[in-house]
Amino acid sequence: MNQPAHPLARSRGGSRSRATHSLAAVLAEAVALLDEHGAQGLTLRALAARLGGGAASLYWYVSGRDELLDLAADSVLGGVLISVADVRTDDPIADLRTIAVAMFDAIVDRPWLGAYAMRNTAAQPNSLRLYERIGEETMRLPLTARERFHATSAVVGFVIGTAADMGQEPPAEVVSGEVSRDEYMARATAQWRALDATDYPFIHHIVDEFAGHDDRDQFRAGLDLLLAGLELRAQGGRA
Amino acid sequence: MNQPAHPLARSRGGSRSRATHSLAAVLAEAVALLDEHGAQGLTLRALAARLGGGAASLYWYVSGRDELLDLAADSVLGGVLISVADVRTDDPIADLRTIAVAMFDAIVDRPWLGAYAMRNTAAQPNSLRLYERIGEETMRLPLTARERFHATSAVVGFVIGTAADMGQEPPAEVVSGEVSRDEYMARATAQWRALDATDYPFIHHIVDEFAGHDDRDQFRAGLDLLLAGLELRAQGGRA
DNA sequence: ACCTGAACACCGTTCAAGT
DNA sequence: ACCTGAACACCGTTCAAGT
Repeated sequence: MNQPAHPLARSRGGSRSRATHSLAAVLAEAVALLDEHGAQGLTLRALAARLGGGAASLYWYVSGRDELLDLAADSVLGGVLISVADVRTDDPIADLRTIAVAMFDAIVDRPWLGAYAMRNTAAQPNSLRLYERIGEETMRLPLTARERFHATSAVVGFVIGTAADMGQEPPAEVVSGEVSRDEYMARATAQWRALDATDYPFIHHIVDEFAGHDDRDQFRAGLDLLLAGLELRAQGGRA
Repeated sequence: MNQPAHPLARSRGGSRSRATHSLAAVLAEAVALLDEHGAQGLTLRALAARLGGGAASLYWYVSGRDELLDLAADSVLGGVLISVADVRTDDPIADLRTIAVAMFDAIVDRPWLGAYAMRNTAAQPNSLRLYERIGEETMRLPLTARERFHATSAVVGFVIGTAADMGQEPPAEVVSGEVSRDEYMARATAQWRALDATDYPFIHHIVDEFAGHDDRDQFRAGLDLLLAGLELRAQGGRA
């Protein structure tokens, strides 16, 4: 997020000098690697190779692979935080929706993120700030502290959970490129259609919706239910 | 779930004979190992040792570690399915709540489950049946097929996401037992209290709620918001 | 202060061979 | 049909040593 951060700074001598990194460079390269090859593609050796150094040097910046994933996830959420900095209408529910959608968009294309986003606020400063940011929106609603705590956690849980579920690290064949995403979906749909209609009435009832569905629409529909419930609660309604 | 399944069937000769398993025994032992030592504690060698055989023999039952996790997760969800078999009042919303709570309870004490539950219905028959089961409840509500599809996915996403988030594979110190769960929570709370109140008004607003909160209550509160939104929709309301 | 190379103690997976 | 032992190609992490 700052610092010049040019990895592989070779001195001009021609003789190969020591590589030099920075935390920001390490995280940027880690995110790139994660986006390209998924969580299991991020090995310390592969990352070090991209940075032009040895794997052991990474331990200067992070305590291990786990912290690396935590910080990589947090750096992405830092981007979300910036992107929603100016969101502030006079409708807190609408703002909650905007922020949640921004989070969803960041996570859904990064299957690896689901497992590491917002999981360790002590080590993830941007996650903490994002949680605070969402919570502040609830402070504009006439709720008790407890209700605000619950509402904020519910929104965060729904976003992370749904995005992680949808962006699921797909089966190995898809990752390796043997089978395209579309093909994979078509195959799943065919399998659903082949199920016995007496045993699986619901699956048959919605299989066409499933076949033509868009993850983003589906997420928004669920989010709208949650926010409708929250709004009702803020108006003093009970279910 | 069936089959005699006694691993380590030594012949009485005294000479060590070949081990013999069954898929059910493999999965039961895998779940036990996962519950005791988390996802990273499940190694094929450790599992084989518990079963009294070699790691290579596991490949007769599963295609690899990934499928093993998928099937272990699915076997737990099979238990949930059985436990909710008789749930059927005349209020579908109440039944949805009951089923969701049962799922939550099964997942929250098994941090490893979050990442594998319901992720691959093609390979997870019980997950598919549970999805069907939840969907059938929505068929008792006056909604369109699309709304039912969205509602079902929202409930599942919320349950899995929230449970995974809460039951998070905790930091290494906690797994290893160096730090107790209570101590860990107390530390996190203290960190929150130490934050600048001007920068983090929401955190300060809810820190007491956080300190005394119960995960199950928090889940139910969020679920109630979601279901309240769904009920409103079923009554023809819009947010 | 920051980086390296080599070593250590593991992994999942494969395979020819056994029973 | 089902299990084994040994090997292969990796891992994350540590550490003494370098600059």
